[in-house]
Amino acid sequence: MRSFFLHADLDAFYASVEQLDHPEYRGKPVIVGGFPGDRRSVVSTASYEARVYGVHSAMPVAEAARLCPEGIFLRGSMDRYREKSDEVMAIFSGFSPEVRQLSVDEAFLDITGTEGLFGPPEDLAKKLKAEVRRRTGLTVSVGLASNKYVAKIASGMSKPDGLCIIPPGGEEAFMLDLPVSKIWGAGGKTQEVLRRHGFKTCRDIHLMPREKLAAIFGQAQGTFLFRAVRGEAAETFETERGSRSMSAERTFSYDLYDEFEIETALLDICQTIMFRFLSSSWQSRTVFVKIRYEDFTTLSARETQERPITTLNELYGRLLSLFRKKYQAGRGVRLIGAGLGNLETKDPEQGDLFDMTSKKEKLLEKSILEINKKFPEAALKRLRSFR
DNA sequence: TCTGGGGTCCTAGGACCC
DNA sequence: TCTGGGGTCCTAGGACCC
Repeated sequence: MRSFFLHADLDAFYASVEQLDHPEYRGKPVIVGGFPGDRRSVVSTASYEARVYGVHSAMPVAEAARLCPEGIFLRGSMDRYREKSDEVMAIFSGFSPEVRQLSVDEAFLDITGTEGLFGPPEDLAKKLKAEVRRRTGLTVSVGLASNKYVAKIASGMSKPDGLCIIPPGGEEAFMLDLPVSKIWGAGGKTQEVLRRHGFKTCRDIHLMPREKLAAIFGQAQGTFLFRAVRGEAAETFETERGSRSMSAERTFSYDLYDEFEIETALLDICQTIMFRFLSSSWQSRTVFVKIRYEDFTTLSARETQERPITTLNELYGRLLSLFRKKYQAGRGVRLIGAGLGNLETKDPEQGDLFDMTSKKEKLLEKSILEINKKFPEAALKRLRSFR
């Protein structure tokens, strides 16, 4: 049977949810990411009305405010977006048993062999779009192709509310005329190298032998580009993900120079991570810390130990010693981050091996963290004074 | 207008073992 | 006598994604 994939991508997702929840925002430029006065905020999503002004994702909010002074600026609410996302994903599940969610606003559906139920892929796509709109009020752009990679690029071709079908066998022809900026997996750095070498369209890359591409871009990236312009799926998009991590970070409005202040922020981050971690079913022996200095140089350190992390105290203790190894006093710190790596499924035997008290301790800690979430200032002070 | 936050994957090199 | 090769685990940094 011939494989067929659908990529579905919600249009201007966060902004659309806001316009749905606030009818007075409809038809107006909505910019989610922060308020104009927020230092160091960037745009997460701009509604199509805002994009007309040149506002786009990843742009500093301050710049967006300059380009679009009449814009409606919002900080956004992830909980609400996740709620809406879940509704949409549930609808997707009605069209295929194989749904692979890529992020909060997009997913791949393997629709191979669904003709009997929904008709040809184009009919299925139309039904899916209509169903999403009817039940959630959101529009979704859809790409259809014989592999995920091309389906993903196709869904971006006719946004918003798009539907783009690449007939089987037409993948390569579809890719050839695209500008290199459309290549999914070639970001800022690669785009710069492409530009320097005079590559403008995928056809320019297509003319190059694989070895030549490898010489310019390195073995892995060269091979990736060689295959991408031929409309071939890269394995990385097919395999299930292995390792996982859980992290949190904070960029400060103003650079911090005081070590105590930075370490307090680190403690705050630890609480955020630990709360999420204790609610999950993961265990981890690896912690990492990340420091970004005023000049944007970023360094990180990680450490794996024998025993899995079980308490906030342990996590903070390990992170603090890593932090102190890396931190250079006197340099302004603009960001501090931390996390747990190599997440593995919990090993029940191991858990019992370490004392029963750890279970009680965990429960106690979880409820404390829950309370702390409600009164962050008081909690931080209290914790700090213990150390 | 300086550049968020939460992730994944890749690479190169070191440590250690056989 | 200073010396091979393969496997595994780990770390730091960087590219990329939404």
